[in-house]
Amino acid sequence: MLRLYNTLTRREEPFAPLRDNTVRMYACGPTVYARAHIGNFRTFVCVDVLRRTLKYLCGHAMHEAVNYTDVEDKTIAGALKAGQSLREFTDPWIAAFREDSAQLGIEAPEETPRATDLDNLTAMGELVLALEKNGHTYRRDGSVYFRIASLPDYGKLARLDHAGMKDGARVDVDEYGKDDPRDFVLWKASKPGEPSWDAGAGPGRPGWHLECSAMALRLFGGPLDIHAGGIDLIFPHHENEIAQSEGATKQPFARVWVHVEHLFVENEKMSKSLGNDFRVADIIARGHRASALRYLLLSSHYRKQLNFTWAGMDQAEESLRRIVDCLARLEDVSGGTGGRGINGRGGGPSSPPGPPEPPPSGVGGPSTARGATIGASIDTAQRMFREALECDLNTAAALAAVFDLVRDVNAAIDAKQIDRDEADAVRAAMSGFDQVLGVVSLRRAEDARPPVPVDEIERLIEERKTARQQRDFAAADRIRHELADRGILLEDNAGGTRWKRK
RNA sequence: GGCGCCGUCGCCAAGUGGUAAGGCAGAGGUCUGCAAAACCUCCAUCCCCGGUUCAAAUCCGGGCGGCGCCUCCA
Repeated sequence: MLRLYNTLTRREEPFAPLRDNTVRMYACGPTVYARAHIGNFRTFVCVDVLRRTLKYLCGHAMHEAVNYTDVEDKTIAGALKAGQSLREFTDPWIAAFREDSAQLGIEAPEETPRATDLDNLTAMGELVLALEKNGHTYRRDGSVYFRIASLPDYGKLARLDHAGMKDGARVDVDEYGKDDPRDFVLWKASKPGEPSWDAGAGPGRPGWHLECSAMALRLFGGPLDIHAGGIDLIFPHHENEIAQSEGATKQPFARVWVHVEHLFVENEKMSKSLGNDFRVADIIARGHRASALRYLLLSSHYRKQLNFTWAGMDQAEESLRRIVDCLARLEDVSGGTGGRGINGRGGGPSSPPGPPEPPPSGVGGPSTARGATIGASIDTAQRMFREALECDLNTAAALAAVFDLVRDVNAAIDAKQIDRDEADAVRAAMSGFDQVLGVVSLRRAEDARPPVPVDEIERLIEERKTARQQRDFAAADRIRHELADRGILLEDNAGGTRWKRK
């Protein structure tokens, strides 16, 4: 059973959805005023792994929402500056986010609500009115505020001791004035030139916590199973979401809170002023692949700070290559794709969605070089893989299980101690692993678009084959070097020559 | 000032009481037209000091070092 660390209780807890095997999960999405950076994507990749674990490893149905925050100070300022409407300004950033998400192999959530959608604004208005009715609000100069003192539970997520706050730790003093500095605005009176809606609470616009509560409650109704986001959102964003939601509905908002630690870049916090707030496009421009970035993001635990470095990208690239190369060797054993590209056809996930099936029984067969059978190696790897992920998504340990299998399989292939059925069984297991990790399939999608057309690669391989048969090694090497310069590597094996992207 | 986290091989990174996973890099060997890929072998006693225990990287205390939140931020 999956165990997740719950920020609310500060403990690891067994997880099961509350109702009908469907996980209701909400993750705070991007504010769409600029292109999301790799730190943002660390969170979204980790949330994606959580989603895939719940779906493929645990066999739950998913109902997940990741929102787009398209109305708050930065989007409004950006739109004003660009002389565009809010929608005109935010549309391209949403498109960019979707593009980068796809590049990183993030599965599309079932719901991607947008704060300014009419349904959502309506829900926000209703939420404010409900809070008003329950005595949690007060109005001042056209704005509606949440009164923290009205909710004894306030602060249970962040556990901040306000009595001991440092003088220097500023408490926001809003220009409208509040009864308590910690009170926050629910519905903000718009200034001239700012977008304004009247959703029931008077003309204005939502405060920056309201949307998430409103959208989550609208989409999921009752208590969410999981609410996720970056660690910086614990306070005040998530704390205030709880206040709004529970103040209005008088029932628990979310059962489990999952927070992803921050990404650092070369030992420094990311910031625009340092110029280290890299985007996915920057990684690609440096000659790296999105699949390697995803791998890097999975190589450490989501609750630990991860230090992004270019050396780390290189290492991730090589590590991932080891897995992919092993799969290519297996395809040779399986037959049908031998001599083709590593990205060959015929790969495809062979496990159906749902919890991975137990390893094929009776796959016993001959021993590997290490004395274990392939069937036993698969069995062990699947067990270790599952145990690792069930332990609060220990992706680093899960990867180790994959590499253990890779080593056993490579040894068996060298010793010619693996038959077609066993190779197929390994490939099925690997494809089950990748349903959760999502990194091999991503690499293959990249390889399907090599820098040199596949037809040309295959023609050159044929040419080189002829040259080699005539022992014209100079010509053969020339072809390989030329392809290498264009980003394609050739490898000669017993079964022929195969190519892969650099 | 309050709350909290972290310090494991050159690099990345698991392991939270039972005697140090995995990856990258490196050294030697096998295979090989070459080049790769692959395999085999080698490569750490866990920041320091004290304590608890039959047993500690893992628990407790004290240092040293790094970081986060308390303010917009994934």
